Amino acid sequence: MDRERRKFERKPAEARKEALILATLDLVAENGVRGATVRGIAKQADVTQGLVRHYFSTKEELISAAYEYHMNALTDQTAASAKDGKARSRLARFISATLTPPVVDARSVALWAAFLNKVRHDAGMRAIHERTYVYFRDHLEELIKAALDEAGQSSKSEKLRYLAIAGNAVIDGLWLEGGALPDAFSSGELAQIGLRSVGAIIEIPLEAEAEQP
Amino acid sequence: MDRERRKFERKPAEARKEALILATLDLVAENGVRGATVRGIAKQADVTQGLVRHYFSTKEELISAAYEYHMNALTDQTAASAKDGKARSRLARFISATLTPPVVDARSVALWAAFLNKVRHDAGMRAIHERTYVYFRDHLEELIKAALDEAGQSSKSEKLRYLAIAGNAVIDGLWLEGGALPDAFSSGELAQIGLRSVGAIIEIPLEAEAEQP
DNA sequence: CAAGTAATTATGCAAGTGTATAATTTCTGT
DNA sequence: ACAGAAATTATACACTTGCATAATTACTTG
Repeated sequence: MDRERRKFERKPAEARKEALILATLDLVAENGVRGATVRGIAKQADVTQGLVRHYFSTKEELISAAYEYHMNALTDQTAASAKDGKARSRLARFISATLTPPVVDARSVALWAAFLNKVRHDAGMRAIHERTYVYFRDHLEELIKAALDEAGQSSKSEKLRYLAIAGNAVIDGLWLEGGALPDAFSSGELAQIGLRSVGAIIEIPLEAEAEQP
Repeated sequence: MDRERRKFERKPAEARKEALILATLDLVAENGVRGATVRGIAKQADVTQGLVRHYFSTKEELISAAYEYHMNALTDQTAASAKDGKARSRLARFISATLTPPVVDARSVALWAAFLNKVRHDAGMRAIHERTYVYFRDHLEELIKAALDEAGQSSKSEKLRYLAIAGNAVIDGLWLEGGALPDAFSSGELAQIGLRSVGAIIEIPLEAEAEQP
């Protein structure tokens, strides 16, 4: 009666690759890069070990792909928030997006930490890092410059450099703490602190600006 | 003629333990916790594998000891800086010490990242973390409160909480960036940025206060 | 100076690792 | 419906891993 079921299903390459990448990110976040074994990844993606190798000819390659995927997801989540509107408002929304879930998230921080070593040693990984990091920081610097100009304040490059570094540091630090101690902050608190702090540093109040376009 | 040399030397237990811990930290910083193999640690400490096991009956135990050793070293390096003097000056020197080598250092950041996963999963490691993290943050909050009182500003607990979180975030963020991108900042620049930023946040200038007691 | 003891080395083992290759199974085009 | 090709599974191998235990060696103490 019971007809023999298919033993597996063939799926489009892109879907399989993405599934493998997501499985990899899960395991890397949980156990680190070395702890994310090929067998573990296969199991997480509900697939046999050989298939991993079929799509990524080496573990290194899979790890790089996963890192790039993750970093792209992160930047996508923030970049979209800072379109249109007054400069001050764009800046505020950018900060707010960066300090709110899903960007603030334990898994993200765990991934960041887990990949750090690889980034330091592997040229390909470092290239991905540079691209996204510089993108983030330049974006922030641009937004700060626009806000200063709009407010009629000076935005000399020397001063701007300091403001971008400092602003970036507050945001990074808050992002880190929010991810590492998820229960230590109430909803919205991180974003509020971020807005107040960056506002104090650049001498432009930002708190009221986060909502409206 | 050539008398047969001793094949090894017996050393006091404490010296051996410390040597093993230092070797462990080297390898963890370089390759992560899983990458720091017992054999590698033994080799780094110029010793055979069996000896590691003789002093630390499990790898877990050695890793914990190394983490505790490292965290203690970090707090020792900062705590000493904030003794005596006016509150504003103590705060400034504390920030300055935290944003200057040897606290700011690529190896430290690498270690922090490498241990993060372990800290999340192991109760013993988490206890060590809580102790040092809370110590640092409470210390900063205390210093900020003293500086506010000294300046005649209000230091209500709600406001103080915000200031401590924000100040801590700037410092963490700068520490992170200084360690991750050692060549991106000139000597003393990080400390200067940290002082200016925290000063802006708490509305008390700190830059001139870093030197004198 | 001899002997005992603790530090240190030497050797071994079972489980897990990445990678390579062969054997199946599913799906598509005709 | 039926090849043929590509996706997927299955199996194997050499190497590393943490841990265990036995064999040496250096130092202390009487």
